[in-house]
Amino acid sequence: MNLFADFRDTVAAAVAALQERGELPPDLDLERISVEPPRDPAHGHMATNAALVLARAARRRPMELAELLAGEITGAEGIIEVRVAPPGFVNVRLADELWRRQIPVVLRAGADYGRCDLGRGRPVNDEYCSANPTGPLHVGHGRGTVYGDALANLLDFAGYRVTREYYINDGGAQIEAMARSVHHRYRELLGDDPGPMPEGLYPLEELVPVAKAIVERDGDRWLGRPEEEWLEPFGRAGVEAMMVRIREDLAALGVRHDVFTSERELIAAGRIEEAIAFLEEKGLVYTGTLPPPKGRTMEDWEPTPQLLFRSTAFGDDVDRPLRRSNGAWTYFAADLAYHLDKIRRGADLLIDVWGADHGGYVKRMQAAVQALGEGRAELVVKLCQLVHLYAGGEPLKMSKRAGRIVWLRDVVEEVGRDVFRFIMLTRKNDAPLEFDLEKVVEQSKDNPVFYVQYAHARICSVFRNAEEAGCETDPAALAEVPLDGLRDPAELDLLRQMAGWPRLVEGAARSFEPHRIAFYLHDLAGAFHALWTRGKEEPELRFLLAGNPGLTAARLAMLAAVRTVIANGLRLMGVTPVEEMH
RNA sequence: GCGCCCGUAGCUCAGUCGGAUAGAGCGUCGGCCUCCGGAGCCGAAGGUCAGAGGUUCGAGUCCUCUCGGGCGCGCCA
Repeated sequence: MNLFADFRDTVAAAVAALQERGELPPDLDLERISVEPPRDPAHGHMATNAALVLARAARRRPMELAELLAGEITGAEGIIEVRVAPPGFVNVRLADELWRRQIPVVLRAGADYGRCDLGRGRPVNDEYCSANPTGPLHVGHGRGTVYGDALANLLDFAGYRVTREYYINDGGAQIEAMARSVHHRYRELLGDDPGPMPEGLYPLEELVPVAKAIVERDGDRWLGRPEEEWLEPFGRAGVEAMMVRIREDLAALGVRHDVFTSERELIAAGRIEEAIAFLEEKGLVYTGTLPPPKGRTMEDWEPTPQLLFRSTAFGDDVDRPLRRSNGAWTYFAADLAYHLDKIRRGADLLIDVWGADHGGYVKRMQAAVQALGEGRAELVVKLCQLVHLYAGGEPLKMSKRAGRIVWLRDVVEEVGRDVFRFIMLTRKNDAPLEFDLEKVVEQSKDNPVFYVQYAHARICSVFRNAEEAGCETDPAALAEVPLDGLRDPAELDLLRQMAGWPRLVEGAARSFEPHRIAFYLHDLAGAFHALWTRGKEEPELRFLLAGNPGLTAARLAMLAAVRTVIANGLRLMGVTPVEEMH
């Protein structure tokens, strides 16, 4: 199924054979053996460092060992040349036939080509987006959302059991601020002039309809009433309305979470007390006084005894407060309950996708998961760096205070879901990303998504023509077609790139880096475009050859396979493999 | 002051659990449309991989330090 995995098996078999003959000691660590395509094609199709890695343990010179391995590998099926290169690489050239044979493999697997069992069904909880329900998603939220969603697709494809999760932060002070903001709007609507929106509240227009709905339902009964009466219902109305809006924003991006967990409900169900009791039993909770924060002058600093979690026992810098001085639980305390909840629901790999500004929170949360999961659960935090917005090359500063917020949905509607998602995945998550609204709207060739989609559309176009010419176009039938005619270097290069897809999936999943798909597809599309253009200069390289139905069928099989891989990659990214460009 | 992230071509960035002569797009310069879709292709120029040590057969990749940039640093989330 996977040529790279096959070659790894060949190497492993060679090592085993040498062990059998006493040329190599038993009990070798084979982990570090890698199998990869060499950067320089002159070195062949596959290379292994096995001799270099094993030399020390085997107490032999790498080149000598490489020769031995080469001897074992020589003659293995499909390998037409084995060479040893200093300082001890074994390079291998594969028969063209082996690459061609990937075509029916792809065609039979179809949408499953590249699927693997890296995850072995391991349950993973992927939490992403989780924006505060105090307003719609803005464009900055889009990055982590797309990243988390594509990662979920990728991990699912790699054999994990993925739960896509959204944590609703509906329990804290920011909800009270929103409640007051809604009440402010409520007073405005009823003509009870409250003046300008006070500092610290949310001047969002999106809260006006929330207030309006309350007026329609309850009239003026909350007017002049004390805050403790309306604070909760107003906050709840705000959260509900904003979550409706956020779900719309997510839908516009093509994102669907499996589980929405409410912080408020966790608190109401006493889950914080449960989590803390759990930690208390392990002696990880105590009352103490923290030292003042360093490097920042705090005028109102007073040493206060607080309930603390002993996160330093797990590598954190200081222990972390669980209760505020007013007795309320901290956000961290709720997060303990939440992560314990995720663990109890069965996940042993937790992924949190956060903005880069939460970097300071990573250590304590990992400490918490270690403690709560008793070492069985692992937390991976992926921080997404900022999106730098530009408009025609000019930096665009978002400012909540000035109301200059670029809403995610507006951008998605303007540039399209596909463009937005693809661009968000053209950087690794921990590097900042530049996003130019105008360039992206221009849909110019600066936009790699079109390059890839164009390749897919071109293949579809060939198939439309083939259909008209009466050629066989059914993938199942094309999987049976003789492929010997595919022998041009450009064709074989395309097939080699295509055959790298399963390996790419594994690597991307292993490192939680869906952006690798974007770069892979760009390269694959490039190999295809190059071949296409060759056909313009050399008519015998065209895909549809009126006088040669056999070769035409072989080429259609190749194209169908490439199309399948492009479509599979785009699907993981959540981008549509379009059949036509407009 | 401390912690985390980043520093690769003029610009924006890739670089496979360390692998051989470091790649792509954009920009610049020069070519390719009677013909399956030119939103494409081919070529050229462009690099002390921030700097210095270290580990290794081998370092852009791992470790230490320095410099530069970003984010964060009780009772906000």
